[in-house]
Amino acid sequence: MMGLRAGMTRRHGVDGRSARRDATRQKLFEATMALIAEQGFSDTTVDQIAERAGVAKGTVYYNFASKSVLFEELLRYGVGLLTADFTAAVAGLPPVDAMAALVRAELAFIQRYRSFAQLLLSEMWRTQRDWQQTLRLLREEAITVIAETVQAGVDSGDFAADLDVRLSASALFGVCLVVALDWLVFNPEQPIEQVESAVLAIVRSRAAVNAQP
Amino acid sequence: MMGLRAGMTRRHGVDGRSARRDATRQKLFEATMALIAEQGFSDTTVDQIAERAGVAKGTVYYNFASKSVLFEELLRYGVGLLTADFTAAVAGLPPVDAMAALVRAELAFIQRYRSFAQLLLSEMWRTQRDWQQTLRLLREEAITVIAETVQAGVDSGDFAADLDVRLSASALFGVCLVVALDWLVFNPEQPIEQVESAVLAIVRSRAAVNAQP
DNA sequence: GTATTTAGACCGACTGGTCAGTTCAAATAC
DNA sequence: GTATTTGAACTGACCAGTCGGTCTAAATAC
Repeated sequence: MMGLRAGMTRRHGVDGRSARRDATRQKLFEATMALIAEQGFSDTTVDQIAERAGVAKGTVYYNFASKSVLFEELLRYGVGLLTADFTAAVAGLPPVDAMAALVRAELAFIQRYRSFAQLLLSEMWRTQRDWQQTLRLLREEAITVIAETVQAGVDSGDFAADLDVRLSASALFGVCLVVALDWLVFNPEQPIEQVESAVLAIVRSRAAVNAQP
Repeated sequence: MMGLRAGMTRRHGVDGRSARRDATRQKLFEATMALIAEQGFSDTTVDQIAERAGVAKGTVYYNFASKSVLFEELLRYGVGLLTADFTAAVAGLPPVDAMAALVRAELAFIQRYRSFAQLLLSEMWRTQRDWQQTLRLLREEAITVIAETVQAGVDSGDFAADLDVRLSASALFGVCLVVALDWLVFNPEQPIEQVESAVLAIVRSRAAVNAQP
């Protein structure tokens, strides 16, 4: 089935996947993301996914072993995008600026991939799912980038030394998710700057207060 | 809790419900809450609900018109408890103390009814569900209590005048949900006081900073 | 007091429909 | 000429909702 060997020609990707196939997978990711955010995993049928992606049902199963494998790969894909954004955002910045950059990056990501953010929040604390383990690992991955920034701030003295780094990092991650979704779902007309500065105000004031012994 | 109504002269309550039936409904609420939090609405079967509640499937349909009606009434029931807690918590307190009381009340509620909190968060931003409208209204109800407290603080000069009351209220509501679930799911051994003070630190510092022009 | 009635409450086997997953021959890109 | 996509048919499991039947206890009759 996965017939191509790596390094055959330039047309094919490292996994032996053609650009054409990658495009199909991309379409399937987008469609799945949107549908699952709207309806949840179980209420989303493979027929719907195929239809929204503009692809035949057989194609879904040509590209993914099963519905839940499709979802698991989607999780990897989405969180991969997010951590890439995070890493790029903080590159070379001092802690305080990096913090603001992280918030900006997360809000921007959520605005761009709102469906994904929505499904992340829905599944985040769910237990007893087959992909639960995957999601937990991926979450760690994203939060680790934030935690490293917080840690750097603590080390440099910009943040309070007694700060619970892990708790702060995951709180920041979660707060952005909640506030951003609230904004997009209930107050879409509100400008992003307002939301951004609101979140930053919380983070900044906290850091400032904590930093002054 | 949804106790029996006072003033039962005959063997039946005012709307024709017996104590026996109320007990059954209560069991069904608890079972549904737990199962939906674990698995989500669609993956929870009526058979499972009946089994966990220790009743027959027919009983579910005797007490509720349908699965989604059961869920909708569960939402009302749960949010009712929450808003009651909120209202009781703030009664007679000045704004700053009321704020702390609200956080305490929300955390305590989530600890007690973790399953409900979990399902609230999962369904909060979901669109295209038949109970979507109900959930949105109930959410407003709970947040309004918070918003009134924030407003009182603004009026009394304890909080900054330019504070976005609605946004702050829903942010506070969401932040408690996220932080509390993170705590219960990922760090259950962490003491509640630590979580409580972390949330309060954010809120308090923010108010303090904003209150000093 | 005991028997009978009554209706609310509950039971659980059954039905009808839905959907994930499979398969494949034919068509179309590359 | 191979990789990929198509579309449709099929199946087997699963599940919401139904319905005739049973149970329970209060109320009334005897």
